[in-house]
Amino acid sequence: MHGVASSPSALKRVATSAPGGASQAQAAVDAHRDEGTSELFGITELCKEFGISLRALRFYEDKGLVAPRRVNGARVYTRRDRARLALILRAKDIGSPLSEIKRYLDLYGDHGEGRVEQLRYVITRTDTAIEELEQKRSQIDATLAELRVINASCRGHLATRQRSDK
Amino acid sequence: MHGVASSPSALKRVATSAPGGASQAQAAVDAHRDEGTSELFGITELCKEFGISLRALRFYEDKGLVAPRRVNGARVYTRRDRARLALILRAKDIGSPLSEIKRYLDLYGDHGEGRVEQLRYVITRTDTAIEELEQKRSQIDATLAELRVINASCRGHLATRQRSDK
DNA sequence: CATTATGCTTACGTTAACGTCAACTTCATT
DNA sequence: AATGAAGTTGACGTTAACGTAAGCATAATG
Repeated sequence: MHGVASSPSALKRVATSAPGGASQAQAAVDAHRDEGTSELFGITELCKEFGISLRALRFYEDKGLVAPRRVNGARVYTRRDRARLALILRAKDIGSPLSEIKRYLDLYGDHGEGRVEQLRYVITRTDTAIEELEQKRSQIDATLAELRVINASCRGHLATRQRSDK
Repeated sequence: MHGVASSPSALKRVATSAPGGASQAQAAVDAHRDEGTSELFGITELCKEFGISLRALRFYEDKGLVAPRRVNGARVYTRRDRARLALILRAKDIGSPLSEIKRYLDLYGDHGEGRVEQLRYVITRTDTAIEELEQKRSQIDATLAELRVINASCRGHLATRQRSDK
C-alpha cells in the first residue's frame, strides 16, 4: 500500500481520463457551454479531471514537465498539455521519479519533425527505456511470485491452526 | 528502476546471505576463532552480509526495528536479530515503508511464532500488495506497448529518410 | 461596490530513509 | 605510550514530491 503504486487515485484517473470518460449525459449538457472552447483548459479543470492538486500541477511546471501558455498570468492548457499531463501521471503511477519523466518527455517533446539525428536519439532513448521497463517488469514478477508463496503458506498455517484449535 | 524494488543489492543480498555465504575456506579459518561464538555478530559483519550501511542499521534501531544487546556500548546481534533484519530487508524490497514493517514485526514480536492474528495480518497485507503490483504490471505493459510503437515508428521514418537520402 | 472565488508567487514545512561530519571512547597492536 | 581500526552518539544535510500559509491581483456576482 505504500511505496509501490502509492497513488490512491490511479483507478479514478483511468476512469475519468478515458476518452469517453464523464457520463455522456453530462457531456451533452456541457456541450452547449464548451462548444468551440473545448480545446482549452483552466488549471482547476485539469486538476479535477486528473484528480491531482493545483499545487502538484504547478509543481510539475516548475520542474519543466509542462509549460502552459499564460493569459493575464493565468495558466491555460491545450489538448497537448493535457496529453502530456496524462503521460506524466501514467509514468508516475509506474513509479518513475519526476526527473526521469522529464527526460522521457524532453525526448518525445517538441520534435518539430523527424530530423534524422532526433530520430536516432528517440530510438536509442526508447530502447533503453524499454529495457528498463522490462527489467522492472521482471522484478515485479519475481516479487509477485514470492508474495504468492508467502500468502499461500500463511493460509496453510492458518488452516492448520484452526483445525487444531477445535 | 525506481519505486519498486529499488534496491540494487537485492540479488547480492540473496547470494551473500545464503547459509553457505562467505567462502568455505575462509569459514574454516574463522572457525577456530568463532567456535561457539558464531551465534553473535558485530555491526559491520551484519552490514556487510546484507549489503547495507552501518548508518542504515543504526537507523533501523532508532526506529525500533531491531534491538541488539550492548557490550561496552558496542552492539551485539544474535541470530534472531539477524533473522529480523532479513525480514526487514525483504519487506523493504517489496516496497513497505519502515513504519509498516515495524507494525508487522511488533506483531511477530516476542510471541514465539505464528500467532493467528499475525498470520491474518500477513495474508491481508500480501493480498493488497499483490493487487497493487498486478496493477502496476499492467500499467508497465501498456507503456511498453506505447514505447514499442514509438520506437518502431521512428525506425520506419529513419529507414525512409535513408532511402531518400541516397 | 463589497464580497467571494479563483489564481499567482514566494517561501517555509513535512515525511522517508538514510548520508555525511564531527568529536570522542575502547581495544588491540606496535 | 602511541597509533590505528572500529564503534558510539548527536547534529545537520539531502532528495522527492508535494502541503500549507501568506500576501496580492483579478474576475465574477449579489
